[in-house]
Amino acid sequence: MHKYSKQSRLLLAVDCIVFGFDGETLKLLLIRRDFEPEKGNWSLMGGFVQDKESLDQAANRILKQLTGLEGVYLEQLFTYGDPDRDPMERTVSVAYFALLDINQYQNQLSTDYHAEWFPLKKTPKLIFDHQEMVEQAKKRIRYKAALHPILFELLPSKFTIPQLQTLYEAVFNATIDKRNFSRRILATGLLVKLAEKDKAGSKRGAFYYRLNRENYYAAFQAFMNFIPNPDQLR
Amino acid sequence: MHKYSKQSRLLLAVDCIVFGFDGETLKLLLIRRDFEPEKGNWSLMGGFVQDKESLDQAANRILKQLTGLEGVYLEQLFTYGDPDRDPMERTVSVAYFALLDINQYQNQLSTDYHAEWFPLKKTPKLIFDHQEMVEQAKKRIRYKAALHPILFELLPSKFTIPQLQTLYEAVFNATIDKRNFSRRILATGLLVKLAEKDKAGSKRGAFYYRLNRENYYAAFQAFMNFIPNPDQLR
DNA sequence: ACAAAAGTGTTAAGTCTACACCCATGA
DNA sequence: TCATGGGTGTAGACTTAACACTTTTGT
Repeated sequence: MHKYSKQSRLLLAVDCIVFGFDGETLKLLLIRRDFEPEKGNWSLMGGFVQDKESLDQAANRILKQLTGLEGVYLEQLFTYGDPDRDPMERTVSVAYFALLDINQYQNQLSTDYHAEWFPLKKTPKLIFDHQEMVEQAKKRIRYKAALHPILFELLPSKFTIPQLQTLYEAVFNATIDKRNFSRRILATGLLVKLAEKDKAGSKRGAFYYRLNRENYYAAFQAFMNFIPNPDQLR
Repeated sequence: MHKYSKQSRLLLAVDCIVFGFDGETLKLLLIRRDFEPEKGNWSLMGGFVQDKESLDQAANRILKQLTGLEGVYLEQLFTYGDPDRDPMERTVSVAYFALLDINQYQNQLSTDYHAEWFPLKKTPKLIFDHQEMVEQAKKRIRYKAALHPILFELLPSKFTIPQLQTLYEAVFNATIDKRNFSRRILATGLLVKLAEKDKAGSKRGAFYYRLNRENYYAAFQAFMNFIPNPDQLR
């Protein structure tokens, strides 16, 4: 089995940073760790990479095992390898982040699992270097969202422009002029207006839109420049 | 030693993708692998992560061991974990990329090591998934260079604006109008004009500039928008 | 004197920002 | 009828892109 005979082997983990949006607030999904060390403390969804699985497969499996979530947007973030990051035994961790619409997945999540959503601004203390992972994921998402339409992964398939704006404002922690926002977002050609209105947010109601999937995949690869003041992006 | 008793451990490698610029051409540093499998074939600078070193430390150590290079810009890129990527034994690899000025480091590199520079457009076939790593590194550098002044890492401490432009054109595989380029680059406030001229490139000679280090570190964190046609950046 | 690269300015088009009012509806 | 959030247009400032000629100097 060990062909590179003199090399030492180590544990490889995957940790998933799961972001969700419920139409109002950006949230982070956490679980209480169920083994030592740090048993019972708040943690990202983590687990060890198995013999014959790729990192992407491991991330998807771990997410499914711990939360029931399947088919969500998942992207590799960064690999953390400080020798002391896990005090029990050296473990290198490949971090992934996930983006999803909380409402769509609330059934999948529900009862069987003990994961909990926390508003991003009110997260508890996390184990090991998980807080650092979260910070880096936030930075990466901002970075990417400034250039790619990645934030649609956080929305339901039907959404309103005010919802979309709320999301952008939450991610960038900024306020955006709604006239400029809607003009720019419509100019991308990514949105298709539906006949139906969302009456939940206001009396008048706001038109629903859906993504134009064709334009979306093309736009995903391209750059965009959504955010007025790039300084906020780091 | 093995506290998480039931988990399997695996080999963790670091591979370094080293980019260099000689004033004219963007190049990639490669070595012939000196152990099986694929012994003798062209490879990135790779090695295994040791017991008590961080990933960054491993990347720096490996780069030094294989090329003598020290103190160069090095950044984590991505982690490759396909179970079959190394046919000998499962090995997950954390890829790093390095940027350096070829001329400055040519002594360090020179005789003792057998690394060779290849023009980026004429690289030989590489082992395993190293070609994929190179492609991803190129993409990442373009991405980052569109927003941050990262390309200065490839230049000597004194450089001319035509050299800088050649570099940007090489990285983005684009041609840029020199009047617009110099206006924009000077507008950043990152360059300090020197009295001396570089007479190598032309009879008239081009003024040398150096980086304004203070502004540089600030600008490094901020976004920029250098490249006229963002579509080329992917 | 000429070839080769450096250096420099202007204009027109396009984009961005700031800003304020009317609309539709449920209570 | 009024309070609430949804929806829309414009003008001025700024930024960008396109473009051509002069300078220097080694041969």
